[in-house]
Amino acid sequence: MADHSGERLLKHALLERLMHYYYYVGQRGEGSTPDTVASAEIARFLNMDDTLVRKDLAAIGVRGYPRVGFRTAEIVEAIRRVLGFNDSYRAVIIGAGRLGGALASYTDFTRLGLHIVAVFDNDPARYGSMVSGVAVQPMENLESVVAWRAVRLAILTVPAGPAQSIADRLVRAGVQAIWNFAPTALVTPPDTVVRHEHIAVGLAELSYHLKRRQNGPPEPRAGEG
Amino acid sequence: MADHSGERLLKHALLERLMHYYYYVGQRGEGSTPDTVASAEIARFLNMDDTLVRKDLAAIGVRGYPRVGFRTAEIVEAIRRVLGFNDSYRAVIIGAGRLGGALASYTDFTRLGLHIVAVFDNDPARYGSMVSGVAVQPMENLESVVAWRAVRLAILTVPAGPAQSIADRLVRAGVQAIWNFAPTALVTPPDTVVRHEHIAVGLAELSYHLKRRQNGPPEPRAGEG
DNA sequence: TAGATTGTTAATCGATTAACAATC
DNA sequence: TAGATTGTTAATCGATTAACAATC
Repeated sequence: MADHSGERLLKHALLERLMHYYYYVGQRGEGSTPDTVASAEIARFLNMDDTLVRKDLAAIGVRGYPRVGFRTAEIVEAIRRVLGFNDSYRAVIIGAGRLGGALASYTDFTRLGLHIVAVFDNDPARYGSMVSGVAVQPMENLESVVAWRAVRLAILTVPAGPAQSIADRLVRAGVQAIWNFAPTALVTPPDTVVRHEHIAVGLAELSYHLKRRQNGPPEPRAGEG
Repeated sequence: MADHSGERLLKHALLERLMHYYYYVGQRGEGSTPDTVASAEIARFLNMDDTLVRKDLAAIGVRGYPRVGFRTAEIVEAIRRVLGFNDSYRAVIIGAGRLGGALASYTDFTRLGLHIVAVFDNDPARYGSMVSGVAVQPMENLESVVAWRAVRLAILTVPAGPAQSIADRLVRAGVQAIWNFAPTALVTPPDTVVRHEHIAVGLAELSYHLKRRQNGPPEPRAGEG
């Protein structure tokens, strides 16, 4: 596969936009819609400028057709290639609580190349119980499973307290990336990719807007009372 | 409370940074650390420029003390005020599945001003079961609860299919903001605040970095094999 | 005081948008 | 062909950073 490895790192914001294109174009293609889409249509839906859509698609090697638009299949395939959805990764979940269970049963993961091969917990009452087709295992098995199954990603859904020490174990065991849902920052070596999913950040924005609405006449025109 | 309502809308990115300051400063204050903090310390932790920290704090009215730094209590209080954490909002959760349950029991919400007053589901088997101290109710009750308890925020943790029609009901019932965890876009009136929590976006970034690591010599220096 | 740290203006950088030529 | 849409360069805009004066 001629993947020119000299490509430079794509920016976070671009990756995020690509994901939005991916979902819009993918969902749109479900009916009997045309198999091409104009950059302006994507832009309208995502509330952005159409030039940026074209630039982004050009950046990942997708060429459009003047007068026609972009072939949806080419967009989808290019994004899958760039984001790595065509490759397959094994992952484990640490923490068989409600959030861990919810993530374990998120069916989209498989389509995105992610395969949950094990779920761990430190509560013996949970050992052996099935979470989305996988039996919950004790934490002692962590290192051996990571090594034997060449697990590259760990999804951390434990409380803040034990999160750091589990992260240390994961790194030592050879995990390359951690998706951290624990409400605490993790210290890891620079070559470990960590993404901290900070749920309260989303709430902050909603709270801010609710407050504005309550306090003043925030919008230019008053609207209904 | 002299809240000058002419303030202009703060940018999304700023709100996000404020939330990070809030967590860093709040957590830092737990021990017997000094009650002041330098912008450079915050910046170092968050891997950003200290000038930006000072700019951001100035933007929300926090003044530092030359040679001393910023008082942590002032930072925390200002962010709480700006983001609306000192006000109290009632919220409901639609969907008593694993994700709904996980969110219902997220204890930080209370400290951020959010109070879950009801959980709804369309599965009769779940009616009456307790989720974090609240009994699950049938969907029919949605409108009356929203109206009677003046609910302003709804947290949507249902499958993509019913999400839009539930959102329509919520808007008609008077909800002002929707926190959407359903994997689908929602169409709502412009004065309804919607935040779409797109879990797969996080995975996209991790997947991208895992792929890079696998394929090429991505980092400038090779490191250990 | 001297010096550490803030506050603010100016410079830089990067990202977005506008303009328009190229294309089928 | 005429015209719709892409592709790309140039202009604009905004956000970040650098520089340095102000302060206690």
